[in-house]
Amino acid sequence: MIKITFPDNSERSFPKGITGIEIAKSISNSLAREVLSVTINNEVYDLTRPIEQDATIKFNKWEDEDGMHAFWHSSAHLMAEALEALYPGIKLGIGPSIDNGFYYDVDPGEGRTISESDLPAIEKKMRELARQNNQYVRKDIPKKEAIDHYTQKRDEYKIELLNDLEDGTISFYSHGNFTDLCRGPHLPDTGYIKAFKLLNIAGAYWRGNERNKQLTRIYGVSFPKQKMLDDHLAMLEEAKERDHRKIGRELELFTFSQKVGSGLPLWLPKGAQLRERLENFLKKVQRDYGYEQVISPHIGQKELYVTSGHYAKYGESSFRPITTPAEGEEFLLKPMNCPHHCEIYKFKPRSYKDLPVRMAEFGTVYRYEQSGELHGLTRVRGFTQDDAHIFCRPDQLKEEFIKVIDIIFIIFRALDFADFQVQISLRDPEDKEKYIGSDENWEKAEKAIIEATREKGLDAKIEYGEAAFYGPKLDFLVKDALGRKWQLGTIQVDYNLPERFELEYTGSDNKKHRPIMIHRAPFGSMERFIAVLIEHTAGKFPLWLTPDQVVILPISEKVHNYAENVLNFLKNCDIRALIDLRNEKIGKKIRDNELKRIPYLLIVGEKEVENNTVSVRKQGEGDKGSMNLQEFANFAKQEIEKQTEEILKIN
RNA sequence: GCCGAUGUAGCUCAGAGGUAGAGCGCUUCCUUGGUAAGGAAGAGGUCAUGGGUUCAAUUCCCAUCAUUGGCUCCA
Repeated sequence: MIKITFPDNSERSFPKGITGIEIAKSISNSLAREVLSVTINNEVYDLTRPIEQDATIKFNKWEDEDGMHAFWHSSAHLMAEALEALYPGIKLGIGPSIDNGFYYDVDPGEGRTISESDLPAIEKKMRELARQNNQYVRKDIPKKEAIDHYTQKRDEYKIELLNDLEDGTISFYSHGNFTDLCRGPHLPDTGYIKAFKLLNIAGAYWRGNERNKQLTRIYGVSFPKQKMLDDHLAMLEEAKERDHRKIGRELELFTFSQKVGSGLPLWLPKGAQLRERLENFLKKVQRDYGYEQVISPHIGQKELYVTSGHYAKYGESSFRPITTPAEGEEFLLKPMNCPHHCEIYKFKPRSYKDLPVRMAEFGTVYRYEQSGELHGLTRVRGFTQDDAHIFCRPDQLKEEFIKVIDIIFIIFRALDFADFQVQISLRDPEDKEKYIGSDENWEKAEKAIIEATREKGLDAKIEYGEAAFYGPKLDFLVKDALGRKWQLGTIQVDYNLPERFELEYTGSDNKKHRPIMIHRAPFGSMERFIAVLIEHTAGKFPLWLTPDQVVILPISEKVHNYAENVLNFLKNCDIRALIDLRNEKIGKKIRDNELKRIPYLLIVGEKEVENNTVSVRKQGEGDKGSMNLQEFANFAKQEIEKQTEEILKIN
């Protein structure tokens, strides 16, 4: 007998070799129906894998990540079985579960391709195989035997994977006619997989290395119930509706032109207005925090970037240098602002009393992003960073760092980004060659970030290998409508550029010291930030920010004069208002302006003229009744105040 | 950069080896209407670009460019 300890710390004895599903059944049938995997002594087990010794147990249902992942992983195997059936001789790479579903990388073989149009046939086969309720069976075999198996199948991918594994036994999972090298865990049988959809297909390098062969990756998602799949697909549809590229066009915020060049956004008047408003908001915050605006040119001598180290690191993959006609002097389009700011710092000798110096610039930079990487406003070749560099003394570093975190939180609060993650990006300890600077300085910089983060009580995840080449970062990631995470704000601690640019200040000891630099950008890039903001709000921007706050809808031509008066009145109150004088019925005007996502619609007809009022309609909420003009203006002003001034006051 | 898909009117999309269509939008006219689409007429396209096959190509083939789903990259 073995002793099983449950999550509530109660204990029960079971025969040795009992399985998770049997234990679940002994508790209740409904638990047994819902459980997908079990965690035995912190290791996730198949429900059907025998438990051989005393253990703690946790039942993983759909709601538990470990349950969901077993489900998706088994789905990937099911898909692979279907692929083997439909494409004999197909070779399998890897097929894991991911954040929202699963994929399998496969090599269909010479001259054979799988395309989007083949997916329904694969789904059909999967459906057929799932109905057979085949059991997933785990088998441990010696590594050598496993290699023989795949040598026979001529599957070089699996052999490569096997060779990288520890010697000893290897686990295999089989169901039906399908066997795969796999760590597991899996569902008891394919019958669990009731609803699934193959979503898209893409090329993916074997083991993520671009020097390797490109395999075909098929993405899918699956659920225990059809309803859940339907909801998921509806969510994806909704995400499509929120796509910033679509909304950007609809609301006339930005566009691209083939003639101007790909990845070079053109801001339309309404988009420019919105962006300017965001910039002004941040400028105001930064003024309060002791920043000074500076302005630097769009190009700089190549030498500048050789000094900073950017040329060595990125020169090859950048826009080529621009040269002067006579002397052939080389200039680069600036890919970043810090070297310019370092030179501004050097304008005059600095005393320890001058520090910290906080230099801010909305600096437009140009980077040659790979063509396949360009995407709407989120990945472009010309963009504007809300950049600033803080030059400070070592004793000021932590405090300055924390103040930057505060600014980022003000921004997130003002724009209602509640769902974000904090990531500490450190260098890859295995690959120090990628970075510049001494170990000592890196350690100091990394320590500063970790301490500041801890002091702010942030629950930060540490990622190795994600640092910039000159220093570690604290990144802020928010989730967009598609559930994709975007890096927005970033704070970086840098001991290296001050050294390379030989920045100094005179200390109280009358000796020269080196300042530390903090690079920071709360929005990150204006382009990317606005893209994420569009998807986050579905284009329904907060009142203070939205390009058009109010639209006046006259019911007939008879009240056009009054409508013009209302417009002038609102303009005098600094409210951004429009008037819809089209020869259309009121229902049509309401519909069109709702679709333009204008926050307030003011309907005026003869009744309003008589009482000097407006009939207020709030976007998405409908009729709010009538107000007199002054009343409405105050009401709108109050809402704006709440969204801006009060947020600034909290800190 | 790599693999796949796509490119037809301002937008969303249909179409076929024989010179192109719908809805929305736009213009004009009728209508002066009270809380999410009133009616009619009209304008608008070198079917991404360049080659090739063909009596004939927007349609088939190739290349380029752009967009797009991923992969790799991201100061």
